[in-house]
Amino acid sequence: MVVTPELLSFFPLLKLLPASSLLALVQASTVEKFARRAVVLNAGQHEHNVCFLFEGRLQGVDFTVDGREVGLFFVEPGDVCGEIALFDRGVQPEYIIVLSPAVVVWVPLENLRAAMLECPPLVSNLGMRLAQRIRQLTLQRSLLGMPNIAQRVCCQLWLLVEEHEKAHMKEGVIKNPPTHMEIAIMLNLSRETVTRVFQTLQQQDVVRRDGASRLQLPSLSLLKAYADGSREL
Amino acid sequence: MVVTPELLSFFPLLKLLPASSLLALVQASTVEKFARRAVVLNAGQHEHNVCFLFEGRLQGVDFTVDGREVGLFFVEPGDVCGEIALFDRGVQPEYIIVLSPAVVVWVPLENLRAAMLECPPLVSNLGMRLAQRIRQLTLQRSLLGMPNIAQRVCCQLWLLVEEHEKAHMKEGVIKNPPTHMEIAIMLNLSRETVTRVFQTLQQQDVVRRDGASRLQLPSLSLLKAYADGSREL
DNA sequence: AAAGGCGAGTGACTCTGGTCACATGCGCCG
DNA sequence: CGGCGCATGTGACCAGAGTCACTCGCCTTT
Repeated sequence: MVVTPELLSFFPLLKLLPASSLLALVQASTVEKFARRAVVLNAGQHEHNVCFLFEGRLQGVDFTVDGREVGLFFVEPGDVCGEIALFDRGVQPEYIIVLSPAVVVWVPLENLRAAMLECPPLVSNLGMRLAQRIRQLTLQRSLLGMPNIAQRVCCQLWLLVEEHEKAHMKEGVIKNPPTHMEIAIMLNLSRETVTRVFQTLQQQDVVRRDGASRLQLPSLSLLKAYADGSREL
Repeated sequence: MVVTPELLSFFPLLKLLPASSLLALVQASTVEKFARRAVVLNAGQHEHNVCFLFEGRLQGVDFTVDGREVGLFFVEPGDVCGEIALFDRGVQPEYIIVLSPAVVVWVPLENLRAAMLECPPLVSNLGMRLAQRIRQLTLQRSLLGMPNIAQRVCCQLWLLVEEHEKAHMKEGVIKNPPTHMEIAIMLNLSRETVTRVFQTLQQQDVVRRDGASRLQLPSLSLLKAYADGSREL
């Protein structure tokens, strides 16, 4: 696949750029495909490209000194990662790995940085992204403080529900739900513990499996009650 | 106390501003004193001021849904907090509370935002701050993944050592060390557990108390070994 | 069809870290 | 100087989560 202006315009962030800057980036950008489990960005490295996800699904993870995996966030098509270095040219804070086979567009860091400095809306948008990321990290951190395990899992599930579904509080659905293992590493739990919580939730009909790629949530209000602790498993 | 240009120039961030902008901010800014345990910024609120710490010590904390406290980071004199809203006018992500009696300079959010938009170096510096914050949050998160408790405490201590002291790896010192309770909430532990780890560390002469405001670390290399898991307690 | 990998489900055992309930020590302030 | 508040120190107890060692079912690959 070859990089075209249309391809770059797929990304909301790059749409903010004037046509001339966009064209300049097209020249320098490349496309790459990744298989499941591949490493897209390396923690601790000075990456020379910003990663735009076109297709597939990525995850930000970290590893503790003793080799244990720590889940941080998911990346969906249209999202960016590795953009932090645009601000401080620092090292990549976490690993980005592939959950489902991915197509990535690489835009060289320095080119994008140059374009950004001449495009205030882009700076502003990226600033908002970082701000959002900090909020998300803070929230995730507060999840880990919860002593009740089941509550932790329910909160995480609640976070995965689309905003507009939360509004009317009836049933919801999580597309491409994370595996038990993936939830476990995000919540500092063992995979078995997550499985056991899911078993209980299924008995209460709070969650229902619907093939591998969908998780039904028949009663959002019940899920919410477990999540905020007003009800216990 | 009254706000003067000299006072604002105490803060590295504001020193980047041209004199004219600084003068405009002086008019709008105020000073406030806070007692220990006071709440300076409220999570979830749209704060109308950015907080510059002149004196004392603050901490960013969050609370889980069940009321448990979660420690996030410390704020030292010269630092800023509540600056995230400059980028997206969003709500404050965490509470900022007072650890030791503090003097705070309030700069109205919108005034600073206006000044920032006309001063690229300030945008750049703030962007670097956010980036740094994300790195710090990610690192802190990875600490929580460690199954070995003592290691977690040692890593946290290691993070509190000054960079230049880490370099020669001899003895180090932590000024104004956090209390056991404060360490506990940062690491998702109980206060008693932290005390017990400290007891063991003191027996090994890895840490030594030196009054309330100093913590001696006679052997940084040993601390490092415990922190990276190459040695176990 | 066989084989292999992977996600999920389950039981038994272990043991760590939270909780509770104290004691101690220190500094501050009226 | 006495008393209070706060940080620290310590032991006993035990619930709850991790670990291990499986099985089962569903895919993709050979």
